[in-house]
Amino acid sequence: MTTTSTQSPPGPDPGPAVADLDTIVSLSKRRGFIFPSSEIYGGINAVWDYGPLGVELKNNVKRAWWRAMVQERDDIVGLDAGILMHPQVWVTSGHVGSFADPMVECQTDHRRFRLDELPGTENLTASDLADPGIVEKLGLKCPVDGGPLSAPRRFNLMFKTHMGPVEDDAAVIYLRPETAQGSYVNFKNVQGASRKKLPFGIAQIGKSFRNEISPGNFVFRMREFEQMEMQYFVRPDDAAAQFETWLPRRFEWYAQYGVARERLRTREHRPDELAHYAKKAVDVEYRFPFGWKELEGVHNRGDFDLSRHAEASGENLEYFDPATGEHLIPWIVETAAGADRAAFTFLIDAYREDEVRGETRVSLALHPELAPYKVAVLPLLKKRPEIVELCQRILVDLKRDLMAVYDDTAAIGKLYRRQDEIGTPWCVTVDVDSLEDRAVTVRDRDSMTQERIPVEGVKRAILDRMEAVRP
RNA sequence: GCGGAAGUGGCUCAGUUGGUAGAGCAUCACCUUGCCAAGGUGAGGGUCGCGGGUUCGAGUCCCGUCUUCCGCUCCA
Repeated sequence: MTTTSTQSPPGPDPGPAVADLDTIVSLSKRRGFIFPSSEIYGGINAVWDYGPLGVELKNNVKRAWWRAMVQERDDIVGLDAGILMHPQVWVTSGHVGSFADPMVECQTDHRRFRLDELPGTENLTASDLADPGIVEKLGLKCPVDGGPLSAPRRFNLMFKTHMGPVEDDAAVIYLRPETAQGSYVNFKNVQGASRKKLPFGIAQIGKSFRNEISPGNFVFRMREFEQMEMQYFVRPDDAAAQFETWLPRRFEWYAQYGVARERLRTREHRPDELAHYAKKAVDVEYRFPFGWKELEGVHNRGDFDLSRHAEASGENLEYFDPATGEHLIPWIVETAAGADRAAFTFLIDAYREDEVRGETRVSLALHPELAPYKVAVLPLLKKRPEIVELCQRILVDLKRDLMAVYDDTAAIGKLYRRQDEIGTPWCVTVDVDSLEDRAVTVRDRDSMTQERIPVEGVKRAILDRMEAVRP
């Protein structure tokens, strides 16, 4: 998720968001999807914790992504690189440089500028730019209103820490701001070990960290977040064509898991907003309550990464193409998604409100594969011990293969509504008749239909229904 | 980082001119009911974001601070 500006272009709004942000934040906390971090100490900005249901949802999202990327393909393999890497990686990648630009702020209108972009700083050296007195020496003023400027300050978006117990400058290392670099520096290892030929990909899911200046919008922009990135290594002459296959594939992935197409779109970056590494970049965007924002980026990175790492490390990162006998630096087509943004998107897009006899019924039409619980086992009558006993037997059997839950603390109607609100696609209800005919009622959340199924066939029936809707 | 607004039980909120907190929903228990948020009784849960000040006394006035939201800025 290499985020560039995702300011939406003007134009007709194809449709409003499904729900207010507040509604989703509230539901998330009430039902245990997502909590504010460290809440009892007043909270900490831009960090959120996934509760019992949230961790299931997010794990399901990651599992679905991994299955589509790695398990179901022959040409992509997985990797789990460390969050901590050699500091030189981030110098080579450009993160240390571009993340540490000295900034000055106007004292009157509070606009901020990169020091090295102000008029009159063209010929300054790096040490000049690091001089705290540089603004006074040159008499720099705000280019907008001519107001006085603050001393330069560094805004480094990378989290720093120290390797080893002694806090020594030489031991400063960074928490990775993206997972992609782990795939680049392991290119030779992975290619050699997996014996993959071009084109092939390396997929990674993992935490990244950025000291965002303006985090917010719930889990949309966090300082600690999880990425799902895939780096596809291709022949240079194949990059453009590969790009065109990955973009629709990634768009469809969200649609297949239930996100409404009218709230999805792609948007190509203008030349002036392309990141320094990118030859082409197209975002898959979702219509969030706060506007169209990036969900995933597909980037043609050219040979930038491998060339830079080869040069800086002195390692030969060329690929030998046995078909043509060429030695070449592969180009990279990257798909960079946010696991948190994806989970958030599936959650909010599944939100439904219906009027039922004057009451508002909330339900989450989550895709069964993403739903925290696949099935709830409910007794129609908890007074009969035989019924509860049968429920427990069914539950134990279901739990061997599915996330299942039992609840008996309310009347049946309310039990159904509770499951609707957390997106459980199926409910199994055991009633008095079940004791006689050894069958139970399986209720479908979306169609609101019911079917009588023999006890011993319940798990199979649920699994079949899941298989039937599998993308 | 700047400007504005806000911060009361899990959620949504009410708290009059300052006198040591209420409601609805939710949760739990029992009774009743028994297929789509029924009813009854009862219970738990907040010291009012945090710290300090003024006052005999502050959720309610003042200062500081943290957090959130909106705008700006910033943003690989």
